[in-house]
Parts: sequence; structure tokens; C-alpha cells
Amino acid sequence: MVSSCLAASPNLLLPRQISFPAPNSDPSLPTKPTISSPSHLQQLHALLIKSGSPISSLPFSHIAATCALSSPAAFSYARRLFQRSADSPEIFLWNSHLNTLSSSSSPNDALRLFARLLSSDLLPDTFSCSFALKACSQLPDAILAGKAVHALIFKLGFDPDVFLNNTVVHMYSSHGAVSDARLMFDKMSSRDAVSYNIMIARLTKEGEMELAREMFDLMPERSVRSWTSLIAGYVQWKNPREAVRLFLQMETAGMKPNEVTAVAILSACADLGALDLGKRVHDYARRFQFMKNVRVCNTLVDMYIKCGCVETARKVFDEMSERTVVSWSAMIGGHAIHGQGEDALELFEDMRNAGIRPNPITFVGLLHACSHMGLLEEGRRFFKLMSTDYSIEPEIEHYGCMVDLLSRAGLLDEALGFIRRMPIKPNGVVWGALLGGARVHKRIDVGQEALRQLIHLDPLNDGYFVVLSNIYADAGRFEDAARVRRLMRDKGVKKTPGRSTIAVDGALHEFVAGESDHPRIEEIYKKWDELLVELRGRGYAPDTSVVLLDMEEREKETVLYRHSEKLAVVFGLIGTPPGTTIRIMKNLRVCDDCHSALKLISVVAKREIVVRDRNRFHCFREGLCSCRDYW
DNA sequence: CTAGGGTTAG
Repeated sequence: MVSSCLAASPNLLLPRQISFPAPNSDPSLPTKPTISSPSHLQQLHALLIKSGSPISSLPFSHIAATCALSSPAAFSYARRLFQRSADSPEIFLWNSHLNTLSSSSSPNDALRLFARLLSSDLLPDTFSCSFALKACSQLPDAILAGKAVHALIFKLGFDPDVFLNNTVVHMYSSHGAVSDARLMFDKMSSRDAVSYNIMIARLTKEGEMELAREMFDLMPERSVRSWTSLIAGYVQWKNPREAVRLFLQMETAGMKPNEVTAVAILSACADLGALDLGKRVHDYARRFQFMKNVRVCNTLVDMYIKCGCVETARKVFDEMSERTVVSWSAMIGGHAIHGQGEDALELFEDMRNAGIRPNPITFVGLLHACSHMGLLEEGRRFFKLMSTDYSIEPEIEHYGCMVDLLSRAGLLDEALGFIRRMPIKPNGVVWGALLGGARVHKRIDVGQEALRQLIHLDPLNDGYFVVLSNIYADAGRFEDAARVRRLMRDKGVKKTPGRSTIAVDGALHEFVAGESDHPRIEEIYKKWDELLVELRGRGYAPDTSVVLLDMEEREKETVLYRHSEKLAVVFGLIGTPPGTTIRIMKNLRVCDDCHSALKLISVVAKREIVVRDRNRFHCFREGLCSCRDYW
């Protein structure tokens, strides 16, 4: 036995009230090949010797891994084996088991082994402690155990070790103890890039982007991971523009993006509809063999979907070597928002045949597909199927989809009954779906009820007031329409202006309804006037009922002609080569008048026009829209 | 033998 003057003491170094799980005290521990008596081990050991096997540390560690957590007798036998291994110090073997266990499915075992190490006559070294901390980081309730290890590290005098200190910072960070992590970070005698990266990652998760940025700017040397963490943070907190800016800076700084960077930046491209950059990242991913990474492909598929290129998305999807539930759900949802309900449903069959289990998000996609295409019975079937066949209980999103499905199909009373019977409290999305259906089917009564609820649930959302006001105006009840607008004004709710963006020659151009500060606005107006003549010739009549302002008919028309999506499309016509697809993004839903106009423009100008609005995609081509006017 | 970043809906 190794003797040491500290031999009896390590347990005393631990704060009294903190205890590690006692060996074998956890009955819920998964049964693993435990060795109940030393004799089994001895047989195994004898076999090794007889077969002339060189007693390397490999069989030793296997023996020890199985018996170290078994009966006390087996444990002490294992220890005797440890001590006889001549070529490496005993602590090395402990550590290698700790390593295995800390990254296993039950990191608790690592803590149990660590506790045994502490009650032995050996002292843990920096490696042992780092494995114990890793285990603590992975266990949801192990922050106290982590603090105990931290105390031990301090008392054993390991505190100048940067590597170990980083593990401590990460342990606190992984439990969301930001201030403890920060305290440790500040106290450390020296810090490296990893120390900063851990803090940046935590701060971005907390949404503290300014602090994260400060750390990033402060750190002496930034690694690919530093850049990637910050970029991913901006993406997560819906600042994709900043993410892209940082990504371009990163390239300038000569850093090489890796798979994780690609995922983050593709996600930003999806948000922005930045197809050009997305394509560039796709090329890059191909060049550096990123395409075998499922997550890269999933995000790429999503990027193409959100940039209006379903076909390309589907091509990437079809060529993937491996597909997870995320891949299938993304593609199903993609077909759905592009109005390809049948493809979505077919893909679900393929998914089942591939043996992939759908999750709640898969069903959001399927229900979306049904509501966008008016597939009433299929929608009802999926809604039932999710709980009966897959025991997935519908969440608020699923209820929202069902209300959308029913009310757009004209079953407004059923939709209302459905809402009243919902086991969870309906939210703004649910009532908003009902309101949308009420507009389509001109049901003033239902619209009024929906708005009554929405005023409480989502009081600052101007869209609802606008819709109800539209319903009134459409029915010729202009007084009521005006009353809703007054109500809106009294409540201090401002109408969100419509904004449409289009990328031309790599630059993003934004048009705001009614505004005229684009450098080529005169050209745009002129082109529109020419176009208008042709449109009228093909039966276009401005539908001024969508204009809620109090003004003369003539003025209303002008307002209508300055809708952001029209301006953007016209700019697309003069700013891009003939025959190329025009891609627009809009912050609100496309209005009825623009919808009819865009259909005609696709014929007159012989262009495909893809519009991503708040809800879905509209692809205008040869006078028709992919939504089949059901939206 | 030890540490850090990522995907689908709303």
C-alpha cells in the first residue's frame, strides 16, 4: 500500500455538509456487467496470465472499469491489480476510468469513483479533478459537488493550473451560475482563449450580448471558436445582420470557418433571406467536406427553404447521407410553407418508412401543410394521429394550426368551439388564426369576438386591429372600420409599416410603404406607371378597400401603388437581368391587391416572383400563385 | 488521460 502523510485526509478537505454519492447506494443505477466476487476476476486474471497476454494497461482498465464500482471485495482486488502495474503510476489508471465514466451516460458513476479515490490513500491529481468536474458539469444537480471539487482543488494547491481552472469556470457556467463563473474567471492567475470562450458562450446563452462582445474584444487572441460562439449568439438573439458582419470580419482576419461556424452563419442567412451568402457557404461546405455533417446539411436545407428555393433544398435533402428527425421536419415544414402540401404528406410517409420517429415539430409542419392547402380531413387525421400513434400531446402551436385549418376552411363556428374546448389557454396566435379566417369568410361576429380576446392577450399588436377594420370596410361598414382605427389610436398602437427587401447585385434594398428615399425611386415610379397600363389591360382593378386611411379614392389608389412589395418588385424588374427570378421578403402579409398585381406582373414581365411574407411563400408564375389563392 | 461553439416550429 502506498503510504502518504496526507493519506487519511482528503475527505477532511471536503466541506462537511457536501457528500458525494456513496458507492453502490444508488439503486437506480443501470445494471452493468458488475463483478460480484473476486473469484470471477481472479478467473479472468488467471486466463490473461495463462494465455501469455502481456499485462498491458488495457485489460487492466477493463477489469478495473467493471469492478471498481462493484462489491467492496472486487474493488479491493482491482486496487491490488492497479498497484502491481509497474509501468504506470496508479493514479493514471484511476483517471482513465474517471475519464470513461465522466463521459458515459451516467456521469454519477464518475463521482462515486472519485469519492472512492478520496477515501483511498491516494491523492487525486489535476486530471482526476478535471474528470470529476466534467461529471459535475453534466449532472443537473451537481453544482454542490462541483463546489466541493473546487474547494479540494484549492486546498491541494492546484489553483495555478489554467486548464483545471477553465474546467471549474465551465462547471459553474454549465449550471447557469454566471456570477460564480465570472468570479472564478476574474480570480484566476492567468487566462487563455478557452477561459474567454467559456464565458462568451455562457453570456451569449444568457442573452448578454454586450458583455459577450466586450469579452470578445478584450481577449488577447481569438480562436475560430471565439468567433463562432459570438456569431451563434447573434443568430440566437435575432441579430443576423451583426452575425453576418462578424462572419465577414472573421474571414478578413484569416480565420477558417468550420462546421459549427457554417451552421451559425447559414442560420443567419435563413433569417435574412441572404441567398448569395448562403450559396457561398454551401460552396465552401462542399470544398471542405462539411456535407457529411448532418447539422450542416439540415441548416443548409433550411436556408434554401427560407430563401425561397425549395427545389434546391429538396436536392440537398435527397443527397444527404444521413437524415435525422430534424432533417425530415425541416423539409416537411419547407414544403408546407411553399404550398406543396402533397409533397409534405408524401415525405412524411417516406419518413415513417425510413423508421424515423416524428416529434412535435414534425407535426407542426404537417398541420401547416394541411392548413395552407385546405386539406381539412388530413389535418384532422394528423391531429388525432399524433397522440394516438405517437403519444405526442398537442401543444399550443398544434392548436393554432388546427384553428387556422378550420377557420380558413370556413368552419368558423367549429373553430370557435374548438378553442373553447382546448385544454390549454389559447394564445394570441390561436385567436389570430380565427380572426384571419373571419376576414376571409367575412364573418364580422367572429372577428369581433377574436379581437375582444386579442386586445387582452396581445394588446400592442397592430395587425389584429387592421384585420378587423378590414373586415368592416369590406362589408361597407366604414363607420365601424373608422371606430376600430380610433380605438387603435387611443390605445397608442401604431400600424407597423410594410417593408419589403430585395437583394440586387449583392446589396440589400429596402422599401417602406409610401416612402420614397430610394436613389432610383423616379425610375421605379416611371416603370410602375408603364406597367399599370399593361396590368389594367389585363383586367387589373385596384382594390382600395385594403386602404384604411380616410381619403379620396384617387389618393387611396396612390397609397396602394406605393405598397412596399410593389416597389420592390418593380425595382427588381429594372435592377436584375430579364428572365431571372425576383425574390422579395416582406415583414407583413401580402395584401390582396398586391397579390393580384403580382400575379399579372409575372405574366407581363415574364418573371418568376417569389415573395416570403410573414406566414409563407408565394411563388408567382405565369399569372398564378403557388398558394392557389388560398392564404 | 483534462476545458470551450451548432440544426427543424412559434
